[in-house]
Amino acid sequence: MKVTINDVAKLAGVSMKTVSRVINKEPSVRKKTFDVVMEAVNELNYQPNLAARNLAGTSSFTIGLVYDNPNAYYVIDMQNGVLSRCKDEGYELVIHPCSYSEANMEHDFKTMIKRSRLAGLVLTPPLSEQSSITNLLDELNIHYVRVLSGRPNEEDQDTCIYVNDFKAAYEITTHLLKHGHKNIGFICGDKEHKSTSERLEGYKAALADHNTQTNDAFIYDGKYSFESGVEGAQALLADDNKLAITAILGGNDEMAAGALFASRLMGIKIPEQLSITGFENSPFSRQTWPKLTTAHQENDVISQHAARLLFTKTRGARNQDKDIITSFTPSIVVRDSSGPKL
Amino acid sequence: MKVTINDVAKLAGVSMKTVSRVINKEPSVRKKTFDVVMEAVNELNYQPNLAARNLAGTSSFTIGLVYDNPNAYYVIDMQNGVLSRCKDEGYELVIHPCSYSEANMEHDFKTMIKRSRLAGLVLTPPLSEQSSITNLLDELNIHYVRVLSGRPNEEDQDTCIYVNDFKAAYEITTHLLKHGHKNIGFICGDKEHKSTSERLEGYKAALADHNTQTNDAFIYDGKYSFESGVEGAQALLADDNKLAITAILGGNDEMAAGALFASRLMGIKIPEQLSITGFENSPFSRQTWPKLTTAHQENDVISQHAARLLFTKTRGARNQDKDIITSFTPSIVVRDSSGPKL
DNA sequence: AGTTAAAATGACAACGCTGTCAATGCTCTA
DNA sequence: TAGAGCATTGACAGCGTTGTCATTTTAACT
Repeated sequence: MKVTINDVAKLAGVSMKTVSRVINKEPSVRKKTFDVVMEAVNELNYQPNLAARNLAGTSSFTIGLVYDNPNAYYVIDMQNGVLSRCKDEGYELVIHPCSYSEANMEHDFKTMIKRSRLAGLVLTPPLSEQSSITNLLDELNIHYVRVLSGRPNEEDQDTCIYVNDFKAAYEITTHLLKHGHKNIGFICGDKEHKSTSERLEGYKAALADHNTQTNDAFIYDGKYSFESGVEGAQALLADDNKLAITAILGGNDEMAAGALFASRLMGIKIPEQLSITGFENSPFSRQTWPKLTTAHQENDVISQHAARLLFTKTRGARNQDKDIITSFTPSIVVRDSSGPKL
Repeated sequence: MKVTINDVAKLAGVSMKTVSRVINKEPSVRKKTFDVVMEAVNELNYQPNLAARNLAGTSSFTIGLVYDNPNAYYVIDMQNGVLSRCKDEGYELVIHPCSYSEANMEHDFKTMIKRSRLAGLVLTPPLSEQSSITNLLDELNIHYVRVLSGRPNEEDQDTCIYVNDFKAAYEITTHLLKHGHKNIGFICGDKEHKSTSERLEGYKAALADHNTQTNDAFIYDGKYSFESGVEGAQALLADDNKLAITAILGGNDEMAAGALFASRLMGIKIPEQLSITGFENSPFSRQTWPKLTTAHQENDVISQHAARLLFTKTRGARNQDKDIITSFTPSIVVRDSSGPKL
């Protein structure tokens, strides 16, 4: 029933160690030997035992995914991407949700790492932005790859995957400007998130490049939540507000949906009286009425590349993977919540 | 740096094996010895190595979570529940998303099981309803716990966690009936899902108990998707339809949101002209306008109990867990999308 | 106190693989 | 064709636990 490396070795007529070399794709194995072994592997349908590999080897076949993000769609996408690579490469994935506020996070972290010696970690925002965490990992000498909001070509080229929120926000703002909107509101996400400042700067840069004044009264500090989107729109559109805003950029889809909700309460017609845009293209940007114009982030692809980048590090120089993309720019998806200024 | 069972043994002045007994909570260890060992464990902050335990032991410390469900909120909740128990009990979780249509699912499954000898599996709907899967697992002699839509006290009392959708649908329908609605539409989910028939039967039972006629024309076959909710509402409310429907039960929140969307397109006011209810209480039932009346399923708690049930099986008789709840009934949450018939 | 059974503990192999290092096979040169 | 030198392969120990079984300690009796 249970097939071990020994069974394969016997069938192939080689030593255990040679089989090990084959399944680990080590160089110095003669082509012919390789084929013989692979044939035996297939015939017996052999699957190397992960626990044994983790125990015996110097580097393990387990990586971790760490997140602190209330957005289920985001987490699932990231997870699926990493998972699919793990499956392909024979790795195991340990999921570690945590909240940064947890006082015992560091301890938690160490425990996880001790329990299953990890080959590395994929860090997603906002945790990936926390230097206390990366310091801790550096100290523990653990490989990691960070998915970050930001523009490429900064420091750690080979430890980071960048999502160019700046550019995406620039483009979505430009989209609005081209439709004749001048007074464009912006509902920010959490101040602590890098994506918030990147998106805000992209918005400001677009305004500047189109000779449009930035007005601080157009900017509302939200929290990436539906409720803060509601409040943001109410604040920006308040009666006694002479701002004459004709478009609102939501920092993410959830806040844009909140803004939509608030507009409805105020009897404002979308997109005739007000254009609203989101960010992220999560499923519910298609489930609002009207459907949201937004910026599409391909999170599953992003996280796949993050996993690949991590694997190249843990495997050292043997089997390099050269086609890794380390910079992504969300692309604009125009739907029904935005339109020309009337 | 790395603390092993030997270090603990040395510090505590006992043998390796005794430490093993203590961390596995085996009986026959003297109280005094137990304390001494635990002290050493704490002092050294010892964490047993999972790979070694999995390799050496007859039963492993890894369980799997299998799902085939496009609903991110559901999956995350289930996952978090299982994860939190795993953390408490020192288990590791392997996530296995799959789609039932995948031809090679069986092979996939076997591969996963070979790679990391699993102590057991938590199956979530709709996979948990597939007898081909449970048969496969029985064959492979793998423990599993199923989360199922259904009424308690059926067969496998100790392998299943039931979610009483029947009762919840009965109650939500009753809620509508008490508000004077007679012509109540129902948008079903996927026919293949057990939850669909359970909810439908609950709806029918409530109607019957309130002397209200069931009309097949009130029932629309949807797909648990937003789009099918849109189509369902359009069909049920079509102009040439003399049904005079004043309320619609969505089979889940997503379809209810779709129905809401369709109503808006048709210029129907909610809840004045039409009451709409959902099912599941996912976050976006709070993010529609108006907010959805729905049935709240505590998925994280449900999955925690599923994990606990699984652990009692894998651990055999030693450390039984007696407070496991195996039957849950979603509770009605009344919000703004439902109201009295005018 | 002496015997016996039961409870508590320990010694050691084994789990399935990888790392190390030694042994063998092969190619190329002179 | 011998020898050097590199490419390929193999023998064996060891990773950190748990299972088995032997041994010691304790408790419970005469």
